[in-house]
Amino acid sequence: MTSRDIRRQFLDFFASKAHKIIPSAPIVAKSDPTLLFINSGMAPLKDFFLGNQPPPAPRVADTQKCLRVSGKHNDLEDVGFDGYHHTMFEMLGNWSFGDYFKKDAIAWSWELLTGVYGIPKDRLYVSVFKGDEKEKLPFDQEAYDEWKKYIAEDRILAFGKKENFWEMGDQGPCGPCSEIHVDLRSDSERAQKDGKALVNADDPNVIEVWNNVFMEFNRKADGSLDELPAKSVDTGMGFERLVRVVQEASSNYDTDLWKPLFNFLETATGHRYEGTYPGLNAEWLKSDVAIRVVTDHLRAVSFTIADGELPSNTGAGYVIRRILRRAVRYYYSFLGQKDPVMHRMVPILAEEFHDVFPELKAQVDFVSRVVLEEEKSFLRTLESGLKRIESIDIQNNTINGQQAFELYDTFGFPIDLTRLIAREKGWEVDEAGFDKALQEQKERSRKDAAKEVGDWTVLRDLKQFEFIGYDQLELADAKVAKYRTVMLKGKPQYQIVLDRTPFYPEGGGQVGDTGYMTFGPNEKIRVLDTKKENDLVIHIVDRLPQFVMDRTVECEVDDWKRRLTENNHSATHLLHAALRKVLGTHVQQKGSYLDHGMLRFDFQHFQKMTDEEIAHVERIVNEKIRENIALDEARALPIEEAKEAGAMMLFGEKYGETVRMITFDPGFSRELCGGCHVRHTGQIGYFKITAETAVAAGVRRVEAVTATAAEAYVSDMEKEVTAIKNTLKAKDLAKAVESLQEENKKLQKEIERLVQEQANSLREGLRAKAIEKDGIRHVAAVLPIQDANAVKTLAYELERELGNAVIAFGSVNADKPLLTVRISEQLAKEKGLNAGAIVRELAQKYLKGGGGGQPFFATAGGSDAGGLKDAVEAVQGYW
RNA sequence: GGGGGAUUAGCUCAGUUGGCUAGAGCACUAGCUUUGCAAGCUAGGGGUCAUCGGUUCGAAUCCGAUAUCCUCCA
Repeated sequence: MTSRDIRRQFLDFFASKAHKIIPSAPIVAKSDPTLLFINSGMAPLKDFFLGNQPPPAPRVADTQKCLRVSGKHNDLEDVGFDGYHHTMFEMLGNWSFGDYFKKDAIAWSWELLTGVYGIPKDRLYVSVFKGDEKEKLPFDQEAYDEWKKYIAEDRILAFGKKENFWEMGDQGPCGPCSEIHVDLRSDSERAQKDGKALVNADDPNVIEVWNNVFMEFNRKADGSLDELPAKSVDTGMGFERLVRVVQEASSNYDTDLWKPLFNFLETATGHRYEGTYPGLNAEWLKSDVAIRVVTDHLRAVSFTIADGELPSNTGAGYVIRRILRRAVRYYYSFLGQKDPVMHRMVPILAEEFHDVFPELKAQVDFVSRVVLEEEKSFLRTLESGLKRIESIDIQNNTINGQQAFELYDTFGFPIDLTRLIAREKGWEVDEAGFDKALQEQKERSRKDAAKEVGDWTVLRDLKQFEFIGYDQLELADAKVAKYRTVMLKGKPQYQIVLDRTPFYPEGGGQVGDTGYMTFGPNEKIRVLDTKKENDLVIHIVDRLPQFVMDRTVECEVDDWKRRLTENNHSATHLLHAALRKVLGTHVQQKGSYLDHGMLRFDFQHFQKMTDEEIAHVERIVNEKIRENIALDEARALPIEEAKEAGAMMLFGEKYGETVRMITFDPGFSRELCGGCHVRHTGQIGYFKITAETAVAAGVRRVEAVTATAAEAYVSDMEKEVTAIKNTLKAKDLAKAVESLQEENKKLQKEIERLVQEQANSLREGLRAKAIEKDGIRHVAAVLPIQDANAVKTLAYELERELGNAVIAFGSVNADKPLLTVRISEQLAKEKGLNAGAIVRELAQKYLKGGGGGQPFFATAGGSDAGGLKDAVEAVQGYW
């Protein structure tokens, strides 16, 4: 059975049990501040379990892309060393939201595993919750009784809270769970030792395949448990692991999921994959580890980029970069691969998943390109690190911790490579020192990001929250649902949630609204920002009201700000459409930001836009503004209808069952969008692009302004040009400036030449003035030259002509004296003369200053030009 | 968000405690040599040492701010 069949059958099976099959959510967790990436099947469905939003159907099933590389589940450093850790994996899940419970969940999981997938029953064990006295939770008799119907009682094992009680977080829905384990050992091994003893005992061949969570309690802030009115089921089955079991492979990597990628790497690098593991095989191959690392990481990176997250140096983007670099490190060190190779595997992966996750195939060129650029840039980093290691100052044959950390922290050179190179050179690395420095840095960063989230104080336990800001900017009778205090860097931040609100929460690139909330007769509180957390609208205020929290609240959005923001948002849609017209339909939004002052739009495009293209885009947008197109807003359109209407859908965006569709001219711009827009495009007034730059491989950024900001931009520019025009009195500015520059350069050269000439004319006379004392030719003079460089040149030239000479010049520049002494190098050495010392002494004595230089040339300055003559003449007293 | 680092010729980079007339390689221009190619030789052009301010007799070099990029951590 192929992996494709296995996935298909899971979904078909639950479809036949009246489940709605939903697509995988994007792997990047955009609306959940507690997560960077989706790390489990239930993560994107959190809102349905919490009751913040109604589920699309009471029964749902899906396969969800997951990434475990940060936070609680961090598998990154384990990948490669065993056969079952992955960064990116698929989680198969079936869900009941207050619908079926233990009986059906258990029956179906048994039917699917044994009936559909044909896993031998004598290899299966199940576990149930044995209860917990401290929590006053009983043994899960119900699950036990259900299992009894299918499996021998001695194969039903009971485990405690750690294994068999699942909680989402400190608070919220939770409940006992029941796991299904499979024993994959050989018959002889199984005969030798009972599999029962190996369940939950970290045996690589006796593993959990499926976890069924029965959510029946709600954990409250004080730690107590309430029974939920509607009981739910949350299940998760790791797909790669399931494929291994069904295909009877020795590890997750020995399945058809990895075969094509392995084949490619074997041909490309010449290393054959042997399937060995450190710890398991006495003779294991580093190349095997590397091949697993590279292929695993390729999957993680490719799917995440396809979902819209680009490698960068902060947040989720940085995690992607780190994964990719770990892969490069492994192929560079253990596969002998010095050139980019991963980008060539993206098309293979895209083909394998074209029907499951079509977003990769649809953007295969783009993803490959981004991966290639990242590989190239890291290989460059490696090279410069190698160079740097060569110039390192080695003491006691040891690279000290500080040096190793500097390489890593400042230049991005990985510690394991430092270790490798050190070993080749017979050096040690002070690992303890390195770890200490790393810990210190972590501590610094953590301290900075310290955040204490207080408990919500709930005034009204509401399940429905309403945003009314599309239609009105004021609201007379909102009510506080809950509030809390969050400590950020030692400073309190106050957050309020209302039952209804006109404040738009930051999202879709649009910033959150600001404004006022008025409590009671005269308690007016500033709303600093509005954000969204899972579907809650959170108002960030500068203080909490004192006494009147439970009265009605009057809300007032800063309307001037909002109006300008709406201009920019609608203009962004027009810009997007215009870009697609001018550059082509490959233009895909990759991010946007807009506030009341400006808008920024990132999109997929491979070349710099030409001036003509920019002008063309501006022209189209301004035309559409003048057409004064009325906003066409469909607020709750079924997603299928929006698709049919040709609305632009973005990869990496999570859409609900119904969507809001914004249209400005059906033939021009039609996007799914939750943001705020103008009623008529004419309100935008005027649109002007202010910048076009690159942000990443294949991604360009356009910045623009509208309305009054655009007017101000243009008029500022005009003022500047007028001012320059008036000064230059020229029509063709560019030409005028160019000729000015040229003339300036010419004049400078001319001055240089004249000064040189002046010096030359002095030279003859000076040479004649040279006196000889003790075989040393000596010239001392105060020159009428201002330019220090010319004096220097003259001193050098005179020395060259005379030979065996000491030249001492005084000169004045801007009222400051300059003493220059040049001594023939041979002479300085033989006679022990030191121009630097001479000059310092004389400057102190005669010039009220100081100076220095080399033995053969030195300069000094001071504040008393009157002493120059004496100083110059005193030079001959030194020999 | 918090650290570290970088910014010098068209490109890649040197520039050691502040003072060597700011350099090298590649590229460019001219001439010579070699009549295959590659190249070689000689001469030359090209620098607001990122920007602004400060310390100093003197700053590419030290200090501060800004900008851009790299990098680590959260």
